Amino acid sequence: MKQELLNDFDITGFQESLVSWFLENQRELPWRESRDAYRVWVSEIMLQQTRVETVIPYYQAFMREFPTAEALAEAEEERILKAWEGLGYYSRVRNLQSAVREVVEKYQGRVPDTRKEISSLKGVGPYTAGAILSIAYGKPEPAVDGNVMRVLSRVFIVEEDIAKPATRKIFETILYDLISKEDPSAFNQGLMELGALICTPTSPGCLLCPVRAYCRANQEGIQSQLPIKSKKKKQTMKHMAAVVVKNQAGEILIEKRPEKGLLARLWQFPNIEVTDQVNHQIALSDFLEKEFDLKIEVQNEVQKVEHVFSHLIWNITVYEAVVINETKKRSGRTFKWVKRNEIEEYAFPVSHQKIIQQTLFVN
DNA sequence: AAATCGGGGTC
DNA sequence: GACCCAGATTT
Repeated sequence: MKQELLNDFDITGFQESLVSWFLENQRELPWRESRDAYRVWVSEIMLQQTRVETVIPYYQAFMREFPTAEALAEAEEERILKAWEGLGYYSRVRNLQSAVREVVEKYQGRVPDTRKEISSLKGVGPYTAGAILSIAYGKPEPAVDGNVMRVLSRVFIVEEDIAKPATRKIFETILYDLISKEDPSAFNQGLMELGALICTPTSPGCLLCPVRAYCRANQEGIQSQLPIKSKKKKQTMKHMAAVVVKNQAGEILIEKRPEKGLLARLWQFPNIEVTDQVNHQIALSDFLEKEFDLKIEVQNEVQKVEHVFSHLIWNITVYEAVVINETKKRSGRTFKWVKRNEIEEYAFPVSHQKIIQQTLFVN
């Protein structure tokens, strides 16, 4: 059944204009040097909600360290988290390794080439499945990301809210008819490249657009009013107190974050949530004694860190402390004493990298 | 369907 | 500030 929005639409003309524009104008990017499915896969995971310019150095370093699916499958978790440090959405790399291990074991290292199989892999959703299938295997499968929704909402004047999950399916339905069957890879990448370079969120460059003649929003002069996207609610503030504890040997106490949730399994300095009422030094001292069996003397505040996440804001007050007495009881927490020059071996969230910089490497 | 999950660039 | 980014998973 043909999508109604495609009535009276020159599908072939659109395909040819878009594909030829892409082949002529595409950027040179490291993941475009090969169609190896593993390399395409890694790039697509890194590019989720992350800008091309940000990804490039991470991608190059990642491929040097983990050049094959087998290499990534055998890597230690500490190493993959360190390779991802600063990129954000850290479950991406843990899911990627888990999925790569499944590919090595179940598919003999060969990334599957059907939507059903590839979609069953951890971290591979509708977009990434379509991207790998089209780019690595040349299959005519839609790959709908933010760029594609913006471009197609303008070309076809789709006024559904692109913030709603259901809206993505509208574009997938269009694309099964619209996608080039001759070069699905160039077509999908062309849509995204167009969104990145020409059909930008604000002030799209319609005068330079290869598919301007096919764009209904441009014909109506309403391209800047599309797409429709509802606003997300703003972040909630969370006040924290963190402490950099040193022992007599000058080593520093770091703690591994929980297995699940925010910044899972990354390292951090011990910290607690605080309210305006509590004395930070006393609260930290009590916390270290209760959770780490450590008597400490908390000294003066040394730093304030404000860190903005998608859905919350951390306002961290940082203190220094020295160990008074270390007992030998067991603790429920995973922690470690590290030397100053060993700290770079561990993956920290950016919020705590700020603490490392300010507190440990000033002077 | 809404919330969670990072971080940085842009206007 | 608010928005956006080659989104997926959990609730």
